[in-house]
Amino acid sequence: MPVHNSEIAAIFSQIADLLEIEGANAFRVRAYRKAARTIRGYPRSMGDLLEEDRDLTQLSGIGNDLADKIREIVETGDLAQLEKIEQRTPAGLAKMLEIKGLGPRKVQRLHSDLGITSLDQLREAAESGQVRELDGFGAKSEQNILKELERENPHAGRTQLSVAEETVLPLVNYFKDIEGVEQVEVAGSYRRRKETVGDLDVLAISEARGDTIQRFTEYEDVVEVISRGETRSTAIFRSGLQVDLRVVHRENYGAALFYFTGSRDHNLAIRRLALGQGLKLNEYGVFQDEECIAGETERDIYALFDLPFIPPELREAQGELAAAREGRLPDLVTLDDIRGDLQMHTTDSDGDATLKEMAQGVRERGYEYMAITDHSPHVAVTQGLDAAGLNRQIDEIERLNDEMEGITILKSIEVDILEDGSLDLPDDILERLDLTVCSVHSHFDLPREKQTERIIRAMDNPHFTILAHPTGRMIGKRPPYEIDLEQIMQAALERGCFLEINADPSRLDLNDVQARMARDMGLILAIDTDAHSVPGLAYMRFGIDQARRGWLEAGDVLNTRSLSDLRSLLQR
DNA sequence: GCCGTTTTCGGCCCGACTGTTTTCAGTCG
Repeated sequence: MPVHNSEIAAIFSQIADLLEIEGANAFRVRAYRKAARTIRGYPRSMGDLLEEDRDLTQLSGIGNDLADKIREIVETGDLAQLEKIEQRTPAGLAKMLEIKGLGPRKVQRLHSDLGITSLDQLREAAESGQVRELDGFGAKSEQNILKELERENPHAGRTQLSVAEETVLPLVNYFKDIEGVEQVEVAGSYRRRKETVGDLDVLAISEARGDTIQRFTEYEDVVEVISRGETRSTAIFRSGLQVDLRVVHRENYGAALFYFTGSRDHNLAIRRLALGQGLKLNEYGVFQDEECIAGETERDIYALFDLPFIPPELREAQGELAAAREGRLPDLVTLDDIRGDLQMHTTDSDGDATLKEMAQGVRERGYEYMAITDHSPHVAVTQGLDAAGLNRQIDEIERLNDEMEGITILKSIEVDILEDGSLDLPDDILERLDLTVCSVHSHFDLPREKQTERIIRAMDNPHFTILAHPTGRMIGKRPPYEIDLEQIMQAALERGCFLEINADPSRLDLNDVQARMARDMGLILAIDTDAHSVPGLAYMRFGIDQARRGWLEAGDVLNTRSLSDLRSLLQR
C-alpha cells in the first residue's frame, strides 16, 4: 500500500505540534511544519521520487534529516521518532491545540498540572472549575474552553472559494456605503484565488477607524465578535466563516495588502530580502531605521527590491521570486483570452437548459465557439445519449449552426472511459464529432497502475480528445482516484490529446500544482465549465483562477485559440 | 531542523489583541 504525501505531512505536523508542546526549539518546530507543507503540496508522491532515486533534499525545507525520515515513512508506513515522542507527550495533546485560545504553553500546563491528555478530560476539568485555578488561566479562559468544546468544529476545514464569495461580496458592498471608507479589498488566500479559504481577511482604508470597526461588528451577518481593537476586529459570520477586518491608513495600504495577502512563505522571502538590505518590512511599510520608504502600493514595495509586481496567484513561494528577478514571470491567462467553452450539458442528458438556451448563453459571454458534451449511456442516472440520441443531437446542432449567428456549436460528447479503457460509444458515431471529452465515472478504486493503464488505453483511441476532470476529486468530498498523472500527461503529449481544468468550483480538477506540472511538460490544457445550466457558464472564472495559480499563459490553454486554430489542434 | 552573494555556525518575522496580570505572557495571523 503506497504511502500518500498527505500521510507523511500529517506525521510531520503531529511531530511539530507535540514538540511545540514540549517546548522544543521553535525553529525546529517550524522546520517540521514547513516540510509538511512542502510535501502536502508536491505533485508527485515521495515514494515515486525515492524509487527514481531522486534527491529529496532538493525540495524546499527538506534536509538530510527529514529526507531520511521521509524514506523511513515510505518504507515502513511509520516513524519511530513519533512513537518515542508520544510516549512522553500523549498524542491527544495535539488535538487540544485546535481549540482556539489554547496554544502550546497552556496545553503543556493543563498536562503537567492536571494530567489532562484528552478533550474529554479537558471538558471534565473545565466543568469542575479546576482549570480556572491554574496559573495563566481564569474564569474567562475556562468558559472559552467549554464554549469551544461545544462548537461542532465550525472552523474546522476550509470553505470553497465560491462559497466564501457569497459571504464576502455583500460585506464589501456594505463597506462601500459607509462614510469615511475609501477602499475595501479582500486579501489572504481569497485574493490569491486558492480553491478553498480558511478565513477571510478584509482590508479597508479609513481615517475613521473606530467607527469603521464599530460598523463591522454591527453588520447583519455577524453572529459573534471574537475581538475588537483599534485597528482590527475578528468576527464569526452566519455562514460559520471567520472574518478578520483590518483598518489602515492610505499611506500603509500597499504594505498591509501585501502583508495580509501572503502567502506566509512569500512574505518571509521578501522580508529576508529586506533584512539583507538592512531594511525592516512589516504591515505598515518598508522602513530604513525609523523612516518609511515604501508602503502605499504593493508595486512600490516590490520595486524597492528590483522586482516587478508579482500577481497574488503566484505568491506561494514556488519559484516566483527567482522568476521575477530574472524577468520570466508568466504573462498569466485572463478571462478575456477565452474564446470558447468545451464542456457543457443540456436537457438531452442531465443539464437544465436546452441546446439553444445554452448556445444563447455562451454567445452572450462573447465566445466564438462551444462544444455540447452530454453524457454517454454508461452513466445511467444522467440518462445519457446512445448512438441514436447523439445522431439526433448532431442533426439539431447542424440546424442551429445554420440558424444562429455569432456562435459555432461543436459536436461532442462526454464519453465514459469504461473499466477496460474502451470508450462508451462505437467509433463510427464518435467519428461524426468535432471532439470528445472523455472521463472516468466508475471504478474509482482500481489500483494505481490499472487506473493509469485504463486511461492511457482510452487515449489510444484516435477519437479521444480531452481527458475531463482528470483526477475525479471533489473538493472536501471525494479524494482523487489513484493515477500516475505524469505518465498520463506524457501519454497525452505523445498522442496529441489534452487534459482539462474543470472550472466547476467544487471540482477544479486539475488543481493548481498539477496544472503547473502540465505546463512545465509543454502540455496544453482546456479550461471547461462543465456547466449544467446557463448560469453555470460563469464558472469559467474559477477555472481561470486555478490556471493562473498554475502559471498558465494564454498559449497554454486550448480554448484561447481561434476556431480555425482550434480545429487544426484537434486533428490528431 | 534548515540554510548559505554575511555565515558550515548562527541565524531563523513581527505586531495586535486578550486575559490575567499589576507590567506581561500567550495566542493568533
